[in-house]
Amino acid sequence: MLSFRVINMRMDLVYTKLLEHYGYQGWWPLVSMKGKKGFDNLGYHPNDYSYPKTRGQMFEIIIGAILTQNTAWKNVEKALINLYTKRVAVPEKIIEMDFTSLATLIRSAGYYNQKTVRLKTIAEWFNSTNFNIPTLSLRKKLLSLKGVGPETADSILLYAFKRPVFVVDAYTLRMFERLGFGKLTYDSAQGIVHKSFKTLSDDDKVKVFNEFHALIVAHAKEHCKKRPMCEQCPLYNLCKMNGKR
DNA sequence: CCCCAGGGAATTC
DNA sequence: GAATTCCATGGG
Repeated sequence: MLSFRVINMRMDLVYTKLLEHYGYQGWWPLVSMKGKKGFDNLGYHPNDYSYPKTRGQMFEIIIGAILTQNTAWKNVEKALINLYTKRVAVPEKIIEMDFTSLATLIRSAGYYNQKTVRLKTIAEWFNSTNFNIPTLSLRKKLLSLKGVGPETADSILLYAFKRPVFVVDAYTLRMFERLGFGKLTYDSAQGIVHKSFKTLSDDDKVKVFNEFHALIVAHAKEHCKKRPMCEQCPLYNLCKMNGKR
């Protein structure tokens, strides 16, 4: 007998449930907005998708995306604050600064030798590229940079350039697999989400993908951890695990 | 496809 | 206080 599983997950329902439970996440947090009125002191801006507003904020998101590779955001924040304190959070300074000084400033973000190279590479790219090209072309250019893989490229596309691209990460794969999708790859997981929201306008996709990714991170930290905490899980009724294990 | 190095800091033992 | 955990990317 043929055994198969059909999953017809309402991805919009997953999104809605997460949003109801965790609320607006306010990504991408901008350290440079610290203390500005109307925002809390971490630079979050819940349910306001109008950022980045300046080229400087755009660049902050890009270097943040590099620095947060394989690293908790808290450690990245320290590195970003160091860069702002020393007034070098701009592409020109990143490019001309000597290797060791830059590496020292970003030490808290880990992998500082690799990330120093990557920051210099992307700063050069940022200052010599016309971003006004189709999303897929821009994505290819980003992926061609050494140290920029799919997650970093898509984070930059979505959060810095406001392109309608969903960001997949390890949390996304873990959560989707538990929900009942089979083994997933980066591209298959992204495809599922893109397909699920294909009727939205590009502007709405940017908002939903922004929030959805941030909500998945929140959910993976609170409930869908490596060792899952299924009690009180907002997705309990949708999930294939359904509390087991 | 798998495995490992890269690094610091939070979490858990 | 020491061991374990977290995790993107690239290269073998």
